[in-house]
Amino acid sequence: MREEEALNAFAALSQETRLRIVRRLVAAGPSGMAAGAIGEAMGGASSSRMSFHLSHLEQAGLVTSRRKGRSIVYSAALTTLSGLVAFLMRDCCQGNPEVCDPAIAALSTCRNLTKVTPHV
Amino acid sequence: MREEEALNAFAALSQETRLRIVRRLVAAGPSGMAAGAIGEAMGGASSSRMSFHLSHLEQAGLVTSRRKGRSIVYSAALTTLSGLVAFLMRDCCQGNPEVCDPAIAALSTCRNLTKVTPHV
DNA sequence: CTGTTGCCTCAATACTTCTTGAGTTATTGA
DNA sequence: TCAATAACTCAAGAAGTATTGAGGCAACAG
Repeated sequence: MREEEALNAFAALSQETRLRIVRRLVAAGPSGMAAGAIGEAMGGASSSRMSFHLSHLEQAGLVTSRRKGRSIVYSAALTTLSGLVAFLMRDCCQGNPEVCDPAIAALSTCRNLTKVTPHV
Repeated sequence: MREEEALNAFAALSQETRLRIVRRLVAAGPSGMAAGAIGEAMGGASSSRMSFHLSHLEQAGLVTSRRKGRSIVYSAALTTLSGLVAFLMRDCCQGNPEVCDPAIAALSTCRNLTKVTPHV
């Protein structure tokens, strides 16, 4: 990932509505959500406002879109999110491997959750 | 981590100079760098500009500062960075554990690097 | 105590970004 | 084909953010 891409991604995530959209889509998983459904989940935001933020997120590579009938369905781009993490953390272990551990632990909880309760 | 903290952190990282400062400090490790040295590393930014960005980063919890003689030394706050990652990725494994793997892999390379070449 | 170095603070200006509302395009069902 | 639904586009005003330059406070050496 280049610096410019990272800047766009962080700028996209620095806005309340957009951060909520991304987290909602991360939770929604690969099947994604239609623009209108996202707008409702954001407390009934206007369609132009949604379009503004969703296209901002798409340009930043944080979400992808596909048309499905009259709706346009958005999904989170996990690859970009992990690329962002890698971009930030690169070179963090120079001589001090243990400083990365909190970050690794943070992400691991995500996997452990499903490992601990796999059959719910 | 609360939403508001995450927003501040992302806003802080969405500015070119600040993103570079954080990455530079991540690479510098726990010993950190003096404000003046960071300014030079940024291509000779003015002191007021540095202060503006550094205090912005400190308020966002992304860096910490301590005085050392005449200088003020800044270090990256790895805990906040990893908290940010966790905040974004929380709930990403709902029924699809494999979607988190790219993110985990990204961070792991950081550790593997030192594992592969531990005695350099 | 005086001068110098290192950094922070403040005010003004220029710049960017968000929201709103009206209008447009695409898809579907009758 | 006509009407309805879903979402995008555009322009204007409001709000927030960055840079510059002048000035101030703290630490140290002489």
